[in-house]
Order: sequence, then structure tokens, then C-alpha cells
Amino acid sequence: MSETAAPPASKSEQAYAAVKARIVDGTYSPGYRLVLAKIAEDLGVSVVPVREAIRRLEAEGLVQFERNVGATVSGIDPTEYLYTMQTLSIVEGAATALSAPLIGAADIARARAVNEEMRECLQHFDPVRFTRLNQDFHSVLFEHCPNPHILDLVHRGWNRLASLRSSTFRFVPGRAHDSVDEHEALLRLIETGAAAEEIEKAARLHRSATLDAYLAQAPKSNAGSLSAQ
Amino acid sequence: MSETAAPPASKSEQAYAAVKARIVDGTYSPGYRLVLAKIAEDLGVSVVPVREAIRRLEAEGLVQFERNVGATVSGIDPTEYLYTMQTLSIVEGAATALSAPLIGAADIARARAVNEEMRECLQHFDPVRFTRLNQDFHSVLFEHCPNPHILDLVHRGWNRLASLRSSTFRFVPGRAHDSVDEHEALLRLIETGAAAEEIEKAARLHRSATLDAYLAQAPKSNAGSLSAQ
DNA sequence: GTCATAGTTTTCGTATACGATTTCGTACTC
DNA sequence: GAGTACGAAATCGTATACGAAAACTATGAC
Repeated sequence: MSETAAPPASKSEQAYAAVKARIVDGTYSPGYRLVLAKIAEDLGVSVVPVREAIRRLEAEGLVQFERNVGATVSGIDPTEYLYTMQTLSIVEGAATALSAPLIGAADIARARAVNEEMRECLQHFDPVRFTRLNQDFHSVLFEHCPNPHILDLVHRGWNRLASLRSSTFRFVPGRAHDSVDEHEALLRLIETGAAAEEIEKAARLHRSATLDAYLAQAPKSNAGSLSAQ
Repeated sequence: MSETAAPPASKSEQAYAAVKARIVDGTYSPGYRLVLAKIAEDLGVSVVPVREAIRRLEAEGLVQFERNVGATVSGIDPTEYLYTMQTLSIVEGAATALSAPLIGAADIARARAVNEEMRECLQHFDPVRFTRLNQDFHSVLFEHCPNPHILDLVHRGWNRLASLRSSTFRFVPGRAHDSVDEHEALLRLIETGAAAEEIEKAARLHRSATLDAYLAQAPKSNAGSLSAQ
């Protein structure tokens, strides 16, 4: 029997996936009011599974919930962006460092190809594609991470970031250019079997630099930078 | 008006808090089967809010959920312990580093007092109290962490650890002794205004060492150690 | 024009009910 | 005795319903 007979996802699961997808892809942008009855109708289910789904998303930080009021997509605040990026820089750095020893030549080649594509995107100015490729690139670096908890945190961070991007995040061409170079440097470090500590530091700085680039154009910081040199 | 008129927590909130507390304090130990109807009756509410609470706890990693079967308290597997500790070492290290610049002399004094109490516990062999004090100690170091996401991750890690302790974790006197010394060293680093990077490293190693002590007596590792010197 | 107030509408929170699925136990066959 | 089939019990999954809280709107006083 093939995998065709997949378990017909419960309505609760459906609702969870659907709402999450809409938050991540920007259909529901930060501040959007999630009305149970409305979503339930859209999805053709009752409110109970929808409510359950939303509470789960709350636990992941994608939505904010207020008693007797309802849920809204979280992350209007620019500070949120800062916190998310900072957290991501930490878990991503760790994930990369843990994966590094398990990354083979084939993976490196794949990542490098993606990175070269990213370089091309810079010339044609294709931020959307660039962003997607960036995710692919890092996915290659993470996929061997032996600790699923850390991997999960990275994914949550990415989702969060995706949900914020439409209103907060801006593509900064100059920064993007540096980013591609940093990717290459990161690959070299991994190739040459650098110490985990060094790889972690590089990966973290890579992410922090993006945060700094953001802060430079929207200065409003009040949290310490982890990229303390 | 005083704070007495606190919002009368929704049943869903009650259920969430109650079940979480029971998992953390060990009433429901790993593998325990969480039956909706039973919990609902215990708490005097219907199954809907209980179900919601359990799903939220699932998102936090405290319980595992299986379609049409039910929820069980997660963490039977020793590997879980490893993953949790490793993740905790990372976020805790970061949290401590971020807090450090904001820690004042009064905080240091408080932490030191707690640590001295811990030293006494070693002489009277009081693991329970030791563990609680250990949490207090680290709480002092975290409480100023400006990034709430990271703080949240630390708390989740602690909860997770607490839920696992009854079956997996073992108090290792030798390790506990080192631990107290490391605490003191950590305080000195903070006092002298050491670089964030250095503090982070020390905090991480402090946690990793506990993990290593565990692995030494229950060797079954297959994940890379982040304490790569 | 601004503010307060009362009434209406929206939306949430949860109990209840019932069908669907899984699990468990028993009897039957080989 | 091992294995299978079937039926009963336990448990989950979700629709529906209704009371409670909040948000909104309109009306009137100043």
C-alpha cells in the first residue's frame, strides 16, 4: 500500500495548518484580527477546532491572545523583530555548529549552487526569490542538526520572521550583497573543518549583521546586541 | 482598588495551569496518560478547555499527542534529556550573557547568598532544596534579560527538565560540588564586567558539564557536544 | 462639540451531545 | 496454545447551543 492513504488530517490539524500558512505567507498580516467564527466558516469547520489551533499558534508566538477579546496576529512592534532576530541568531548559530560536522561535500556543493543563484538575484533585483533561496541555503546547513529541539526553534524563528516581513522587514540591497559573501565564507569554514565554536560565531554574526542593517535604517534599539565583538 | 479583583482566570487557563503544574511537579510523570474526561472531572470543567490546554502544552513540548489516541506526558527517552539539556545550555548561556550588563551589586549579593546556601545543602545532603536553590540562583542571573523570547525559552527548558527529573535526572554529589564553584566563578566574571562572549561561554559550559556528568553515568550519546572546547 | 449612558451587536467561553476511532476482552477456530 | 474475529467499552473529535463579556452605536445632557 502506498502512502496515498494518508491519515485524513483532523479538522483541528487542518485549521492549524491553514491559519499558520496564512500568517506565514502574509495573508493575515500582523495586527490582523482572527475571528473564530469567520475562520471556522472559511474552513468549513466549527469554532472548536479553530480555537484550539489558534491557542497552539499562540504557544508558538505567532498570535497573541486576549481573554474575551480574541486573537490577533502578533508582531506589529518593531521590537518584536529585534527580539526574534536576536533569538534566531542564537539558535541558528547553534544549529549550524551542531550540523557542521555532518555536512558532506555534496551538501556544500548544493548550498554553494544556491548561493550563486542568490548572487544572480542581486543583479536582477529579485528580493522575493532571494529570500526564498536564502531559506534554502540555510536549510542545507541545518538539515543534519542532530538536536530536533533546536531545529524546531529555528523553524519557529523563521516562521515568525516570515509573518513579520510584510510590514517590518525590508530588503536592503547592500546588506544582501554582504550576505552572499558571508554565506561563502561560512561554507569555507565548514569545508575546512573549522572548530564548532568558530562556525557558531560566524553563523550568529551573519544573522546579527542583518539585524544591525535593519536597525541602522530604523534606529530604535534598546536591547543589547549579542554581536558584541 | 487592590489587586484582589484579579480576572477570574478562564477555565481553559485553569486547566492549562493545573496540568502544567502537575507535570512539572511530577504528579504526572513521563509516560502518564492524560485522559481528557478524567482531567476534566478532576478540575470540574468540561473537556473542551482541557483539550485546549493539552494542545498548548504539546506546543511547549511537555506532552505528546497522537490522533484519536490521546496525550501522554513526554520525555521517557533519555535522549530527550540530552536534547533538552543541550538546548538549555544554549539559550541559558545567551540569556545570562544578555542579562550580565544589567546585573547590579545587589543582585550579585543575592545570588551569592543563594549559592552559599547551596554549599550548605551539599553538607547536609539535601538534593531537593539544592535543586530549588539552583533554580533561584539562575533566576537572578536571568531576570534582567531584555529579550523576553529567550527568557521564555529558558523557562520552557526548565519546565521540561523538571518534568523529566523524576525518572531520568539523578543528583550527582560530585557534580553538584563543582556546580557551586562554577556559580561563584560565574559571579566573578559578571562582577568584573567580563565580555559577554566570555560569560556566555562559561554559562554554557556550566550547563554542559551537568549534561556530561549525566552522560558519564548513563552513556548513550549520539549527539555532538556543544561544549566542544 | 464632548462626554456619558443605555441598548444592540458581535464575539468569545464552555457545557453538552453524539458520531467516529481505537482499544480491550472474549469466544471461536485450527 | 496461537492466532483471528467479533463485540463491548473507552476515548477521542467536533458540531451545536447558549450564557457572558466586550465592543460598538445611538441617543441625550451639558
